[in-house]
Amino acid sequence: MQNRVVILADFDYFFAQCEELRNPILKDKPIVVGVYSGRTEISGAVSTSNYIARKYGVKSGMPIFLAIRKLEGTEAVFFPVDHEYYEEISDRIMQIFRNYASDMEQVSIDEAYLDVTEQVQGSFEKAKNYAEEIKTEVKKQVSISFTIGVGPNKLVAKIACDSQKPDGLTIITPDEIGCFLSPLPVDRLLGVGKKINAKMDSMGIITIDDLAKVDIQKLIAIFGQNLGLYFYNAARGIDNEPVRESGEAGSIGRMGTLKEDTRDISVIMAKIKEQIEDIYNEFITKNMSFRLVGISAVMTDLSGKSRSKTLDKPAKGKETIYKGARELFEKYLTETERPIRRVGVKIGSFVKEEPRQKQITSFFQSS
DNA sequence: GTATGCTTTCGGC
DNA sequence: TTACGGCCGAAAGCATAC
Repeated sequence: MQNRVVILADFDYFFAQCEELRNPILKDKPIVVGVYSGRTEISGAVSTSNYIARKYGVKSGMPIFLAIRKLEGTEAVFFPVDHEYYEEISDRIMQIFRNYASDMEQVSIDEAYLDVTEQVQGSFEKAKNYAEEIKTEVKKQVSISFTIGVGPNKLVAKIACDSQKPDGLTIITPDEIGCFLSPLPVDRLLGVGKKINAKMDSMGIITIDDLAKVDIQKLIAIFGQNLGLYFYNAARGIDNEPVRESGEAGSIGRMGTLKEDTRDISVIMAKIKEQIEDIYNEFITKNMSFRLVGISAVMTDLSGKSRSKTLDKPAKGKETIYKGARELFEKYLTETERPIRRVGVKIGSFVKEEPRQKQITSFFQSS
């Protein structure tokens, strides 16, 4: 079997690049795109910024007031996120990608895997030109730049992509995997979070090379069959996950900031009700049922909590969401005395089956 | 013990 | 002087099943 050739394309500073596209005259100024909560004129957080703004220390997730402070004295421009517009641009690019790949897997609004094995006949030499061709075509049609990582699988393509941004193109051939991965810290691997990183650290495993030196039996003994085997392979750049269009989202949720901090259940539920309307409108198009209702709350000090419950049987009604959310909030309020700043609600664990009409008992009765 | 499912938290974008 | 989003899936922590 020949090599696979997998591309990961990641759009550069996407939201801010979209704003540049809409308003090219701003291209040489710092641009910040943020989510405004509506509490005060400038209350909110930075979603992303262009590289000029980043030079001044602006980072994703930082409070907007801090970004303003860092950009004082510049001609910085601030925008609220316009998700609809970014999605429209993203969709156009994704459509182009589909023409260039046998299989395409959209990971997020600004990221996609492409399996181009057939198109380049398994050749990484050809993949370089091919990747450049895709970049050129997207630039021509949509005027958006992005970074590409190429590897024999998704795992390697992803890490390759991360290694050089923006407008980068990094190709890792099967021969190069060892040298490429060896010196990198283990937490660059999907599946190595803070806890597992700490555990590995205590075992003297710092780099991917360190991980590759641990024998498979030991990995399985420590991390279990699944995870142990996964780490054994990942450290060697082995990953057989196919590139495939991922299905529908696993959950639908909405979150929002309250006008003022509160512990008043009726104020909270008023907000939740609006969010449920929104969730429900999206959910209704799926013709599915949900088995999970969840809430989340962010306290005055910005610490977050969430609660959820799995329903006895799948449901599809708005009322079920409302009742479930109310129950969870009432219970939650008895567990904390702090005021709440933001609230959210979500549904998930979607199932295709209709909610069952018959009880088990009636099945027995009828037979 | 390991696998699995449910729940909460984490973290990337 | 103050001022901090909203999504999602992955990771992690349990409880229970096997």
